[in-house]
Amino acid sequence: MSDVQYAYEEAETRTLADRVFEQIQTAIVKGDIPPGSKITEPGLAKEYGISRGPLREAIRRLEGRRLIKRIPHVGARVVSLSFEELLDIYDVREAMEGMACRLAARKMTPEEIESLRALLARHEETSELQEGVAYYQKEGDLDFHFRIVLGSKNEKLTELLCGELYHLVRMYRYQFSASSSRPKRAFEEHHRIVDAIEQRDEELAEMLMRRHISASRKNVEQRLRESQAEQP
Amino acid sequence: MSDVQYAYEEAETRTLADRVFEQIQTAIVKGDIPPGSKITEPGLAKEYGISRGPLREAIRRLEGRRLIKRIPHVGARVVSLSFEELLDIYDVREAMEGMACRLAARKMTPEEIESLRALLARHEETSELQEGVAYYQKEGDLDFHFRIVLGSKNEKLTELLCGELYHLVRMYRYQFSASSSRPKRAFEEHHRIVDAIEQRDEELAEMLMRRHISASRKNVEQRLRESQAEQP
DNA sequence: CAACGTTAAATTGTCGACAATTAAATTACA
DNA sequence: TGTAATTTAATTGTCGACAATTTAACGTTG
Repeated sequence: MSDVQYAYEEAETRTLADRVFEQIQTAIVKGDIPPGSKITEPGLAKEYGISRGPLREAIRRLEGRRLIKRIPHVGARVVSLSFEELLDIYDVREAMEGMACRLAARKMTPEEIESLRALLARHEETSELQEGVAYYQKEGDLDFHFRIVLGSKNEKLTELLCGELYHLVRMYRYQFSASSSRPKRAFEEHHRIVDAIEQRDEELAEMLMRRHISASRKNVEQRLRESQAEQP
Repeated sequence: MSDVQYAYEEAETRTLADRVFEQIQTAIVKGDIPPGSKITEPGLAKEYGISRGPLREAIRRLEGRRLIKRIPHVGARVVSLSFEELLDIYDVREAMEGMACRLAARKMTPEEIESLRALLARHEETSELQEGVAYYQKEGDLDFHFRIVLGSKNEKLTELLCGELYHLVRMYRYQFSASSSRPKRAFEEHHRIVDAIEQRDEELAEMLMRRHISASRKNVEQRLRESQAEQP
């Protein structure tokens, strides 16, 4: 039996609850189920063509991941981040990704670093072709951060960032399509970060990443304050 | 109706799944259900006197919190951290608690700082009375860290640390009762951290906390290597 | 006696039904 | 006409039963 078939079977063997878990998670992240909206069990069960049993298990798993908040006997809602919570996430990211970058400078292989460089080059290309729009940034920027986190070779760090925080980040990027609005500077910062990693300068790598995220935080803070001033 | 009654009713209104979720979580943290052990649904359902439905929901929630790992059609097991993963957690803590301490220096109220001082004083007392044993340290040390995290006033940071990482830390402290083995120095470090917070010196506060956790990491790393050398 | 294949038992996954609670709608009343 | 109370409907919580899969126990065979 080939690996392909085995992979296929493994995919088919997954539980209904597991599949629905991912489907709902994706729907939440993409905004198909917007923040704050109610999760009605009969509705979703019908939509996904399953019974309420597995659906409830999926919901409980999402609750554990903090993508959903549940009130007993009332129901579940998709989390809706406040202004402050959104900014809070940036402080957490600054801390964790700073550490990730430090560890990446220590542990990334030359091949991984090279591949990271290639990623930046591709982004630059795309940006020159369709400047301004910067759809790539939505996922592209996260791709960059994603790889550095993986480069840290720290499983817990990866779990928390990729399996929990990034979902929230992506969710709110989709929602009010907040591309960073400072693409050129962000690019330069990305390059300098890779430089530091390549030189194995842990101290500098962490510091640059922290600055990068801190600047990004200031950026969204300002934009949020503006949009809040418009309609209070 | 009094507040008390309302609180009581609210407690009673909680779902079976919610209560069992907490019970199992506590059992795991305290080591009653040791790491790596299997979670058998019929067994636990009988033990807690409920049916498999709510139990499965509790398990899925624990899975979301990463306290349990599940394999489809095979079953669930309590997570068992490897040597590396245990050390990984310290790097994550260094990053996040460092940030928490920085924020605490910015946001803690004078009353909270005073209360933190009082906590340290109580610990010192207890330590003088029954030195060496240091049971207090298990929870006492975490109490200290706990309060600083809360003092950061950052909800996400608090969720991740208190709702996810600390469970794992406590779990493994219980398991091989790893009291820090450097109680005196740890105390001094705690005091200096509070000093920095009181002086609103964010920079210093973060740095001291990072050093404190980094030293603690080195400590357990050494102890782990020793115990690993004994029985390989 | 060890290794393999087959059968039996136990465990997990899924469903539908019923009870309990909350939200909505209708009616009664000021 | 607007508000309060009661009834109705809808949703959530819980259970037991059955199907699917895995684990074990058993006997067979080289």
